[in-house]
Amino acid sequence: MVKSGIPLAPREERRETIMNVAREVFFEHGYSATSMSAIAARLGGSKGTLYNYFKSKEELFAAQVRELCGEAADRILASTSVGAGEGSVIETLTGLGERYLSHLYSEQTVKLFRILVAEAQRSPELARMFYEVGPARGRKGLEAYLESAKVQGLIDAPDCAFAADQFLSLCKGSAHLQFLLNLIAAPTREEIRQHVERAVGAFMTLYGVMRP
Amino acid sequence: MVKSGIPLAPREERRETIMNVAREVFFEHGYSATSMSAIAARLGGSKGTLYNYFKSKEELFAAQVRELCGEAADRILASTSVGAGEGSVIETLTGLGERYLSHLYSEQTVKLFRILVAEAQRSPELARMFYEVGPARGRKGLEAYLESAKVQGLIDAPDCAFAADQFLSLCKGSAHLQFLLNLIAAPTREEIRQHVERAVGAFMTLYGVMRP
Amino acid sequence: MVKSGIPLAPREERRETIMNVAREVFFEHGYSATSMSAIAARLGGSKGTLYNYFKSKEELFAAQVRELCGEAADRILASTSVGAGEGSVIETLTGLGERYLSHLYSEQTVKLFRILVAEAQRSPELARMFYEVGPARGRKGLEAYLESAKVQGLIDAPDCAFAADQFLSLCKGSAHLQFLLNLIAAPTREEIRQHVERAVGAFMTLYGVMRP
Amino acid sequence: MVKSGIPLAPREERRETIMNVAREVFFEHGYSATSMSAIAARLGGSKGTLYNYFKSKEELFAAQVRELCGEAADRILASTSVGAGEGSVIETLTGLGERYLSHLYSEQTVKLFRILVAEAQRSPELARMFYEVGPARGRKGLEAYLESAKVQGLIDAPDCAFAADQFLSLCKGSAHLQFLLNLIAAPTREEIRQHVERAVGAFMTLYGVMRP
DNA sequence: GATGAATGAGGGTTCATTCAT
DNA sequence: AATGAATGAACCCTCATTCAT
Repeated sequence: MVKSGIPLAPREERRETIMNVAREVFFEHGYSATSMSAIAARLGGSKGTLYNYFKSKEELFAAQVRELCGEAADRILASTSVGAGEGSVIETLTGLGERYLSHLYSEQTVKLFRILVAEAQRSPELARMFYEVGPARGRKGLEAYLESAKVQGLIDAPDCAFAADQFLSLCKGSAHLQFLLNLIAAPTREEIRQHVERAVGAFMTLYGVMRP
Repeated sequence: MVKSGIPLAPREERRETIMNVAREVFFEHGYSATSMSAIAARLGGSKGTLYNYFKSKEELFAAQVRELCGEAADRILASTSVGAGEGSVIETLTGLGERYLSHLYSEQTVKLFRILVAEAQRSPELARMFYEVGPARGRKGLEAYLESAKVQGLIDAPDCAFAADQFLSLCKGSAHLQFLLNLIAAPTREEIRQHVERAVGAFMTLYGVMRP
Repeated sequence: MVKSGIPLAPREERRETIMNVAREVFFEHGYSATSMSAIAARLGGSKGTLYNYFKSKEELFAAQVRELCGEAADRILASTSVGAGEGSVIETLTGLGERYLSHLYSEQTVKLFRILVAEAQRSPELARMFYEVGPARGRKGLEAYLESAKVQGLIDAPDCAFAADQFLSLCKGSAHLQFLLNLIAAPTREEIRQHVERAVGAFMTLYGVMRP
Repeated sequence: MVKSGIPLAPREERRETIMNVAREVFFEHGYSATSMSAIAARLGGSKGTLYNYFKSKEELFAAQVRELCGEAADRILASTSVGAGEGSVIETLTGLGERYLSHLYSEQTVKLFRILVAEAQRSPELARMFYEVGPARGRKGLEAYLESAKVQGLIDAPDCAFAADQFLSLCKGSAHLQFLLNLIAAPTREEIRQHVERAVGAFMTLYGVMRP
């Protein structure tokens, strides 16, 4: 993410501008209700120009997904590599859970997600791509972490993939549905903290190792 | 659902037919991918006729949601009223979980849900109506049941609302996301059974009462 | 071909009008250089209307091919069914050859053919359709006739398919290439007659039965 | 074909490169299906460069035809000068026929021909140039050969021009139409051989001299 | 009330061409 | 001389909607 002072190559800069403008419009109107004309108009350029940078509307949107979700998964998984001592498992999971929910409850994420759900019937390829670069990577990362924690004797889970799934489900909870449906505002930092705390608590009850 | 013997006025009858045909098409293709032409074609009538009954595509769809949201969640909650003995809690939760997932993984449900999510930004009223009549009622019903089980000493949960939430989250798991995104087929009856079994197991580990 | 006084259903009439207008434009500019807009403009209607009658540009053109070539093959083959006595073979082939060349040297035919050749690379389906409804049917019809003449002992050809091919090739000659390339005008009726006479002569030399 | 050691002026050299690349692309996709972008891409240069050398797509193509039509038909006529004994006529015609069909069924030839036919309406000059340098010369060469064979008493043809025409028509047959329409692949060497054999057979039946 | 032909704006996309660098 | 980003008109096609019958 070179965005600071460093001047981008003009081409990269233009591409970045298009991405941003397109994101705005996509998020305002959804995927199919957004026309390339609309994007070009807001950009102040011609439709042809868009096609010089992205070979189709779908690819332009796919780039958004990649940009928004690819990094998110990395960020969320940060610091799941090392980890020693049970306390460390709790801390790791807590940190991960908080980053996960912060991401889930961001406006950008939910808007993107709505669009993907809306288009899932028509173009599952987009949905698949999103799933692979986002949720799937996240879940696999967590699974790997749990596996290593298990080897170290920090937790006792027969099926780490399933345990990872359970942890994420517990974190997500049902409030997310209401947020997705635009019925409630995003929870505060503190609410997130509390919710994650309870999820981690439940998880440790299920899989924590008893100390003699 | 007035459909029995009572003869509808011809106009009402025709309207009903249109509603049914339109529902089919909406569920097959989603909202924006459904064209009035397609509905008219399946109806065997002309587009002009549609516009005699519904003044726009949007109104036709709104009528669908109004009709469909008037039904649902009672089925899932069936038999959460009584319940005696711990075994019975397990059975009750198992039955409820299986009905819940069967509902969640039906084509009708996911299609309606996709459309609602898609339109959530534009028309949150529809989403709210759906949420109140569906998910909210379900969660409250389960909470009430857990509360009564707690009173009977069958479970030990400090916060039944939260516990209800956790149970439903554990049931749902992450597979539902993939289904929602049209990436996987609905799980079989047996897969649902197994998943619910594990969710109930986890729940009982968290909140079950130890027998001496 | 109801075209005489009998009034067509309005829909059929409109369709006929579109066909005629489209034919004009196709013949003027070729297939790909003809736009649906241009046809609609000359028609005095809207593009949408065209698509109410023909589901694509390709189909509109295909209809032209079917109309222009389907009948031609029938006309050319007329009177190849019966045939008794050697003299009759000569007469039959002569008639057929003259009708064949008249068709080949008509402006409509050559224009259509030029378009088909031009588009052969891009859309061989059109070319195939043309070939099936036109040349292929003609050749098969002639083959069938020769077969029957052979059975009656009127000619002596080991391979009637090949003989049919040869007869048509001899009729066509190389002048057709020049006509196709727009280098010469169409031959007159008399020139055609002479050319066919020579072709029939050659054919009878090759396959005629010697009378004792 | 100045290509040998002689160093071209850099500008000429570049022009030559563009010509070659463009020819490739034109022959692959036809005239209108070829875009300047495609040529520039294959060239590894920019579209702007193309326009520095040729002021339009049309001019670039015209240059191709001019260059290509300056070559061809001599090959086919090779060895029609001498010839003694009837066997020799058969051999000569067989060789000529095979070379003729090999040429006719080459990808290069058919692609150029398709383009010329397509453009015949618009620019008959190109077509004329092609015809004079190609088919016309071929036919005249064969006529001259037949004339000399007639003088030597090797064949007995009242009209050698017409006989030449017939021979070429018999060679071409109707398969060529299908090839032109892109409906069949080019015949193999062996198929060509057989077809020519039959054409020569027919020709000798028509014009061969009976030996006592 | 039902029809279905007609509309025309708009969809995504392509491409020959231009022009500042 | 070479570039390649930008253009904008034109492409085929779709569709919600209207209206005369």
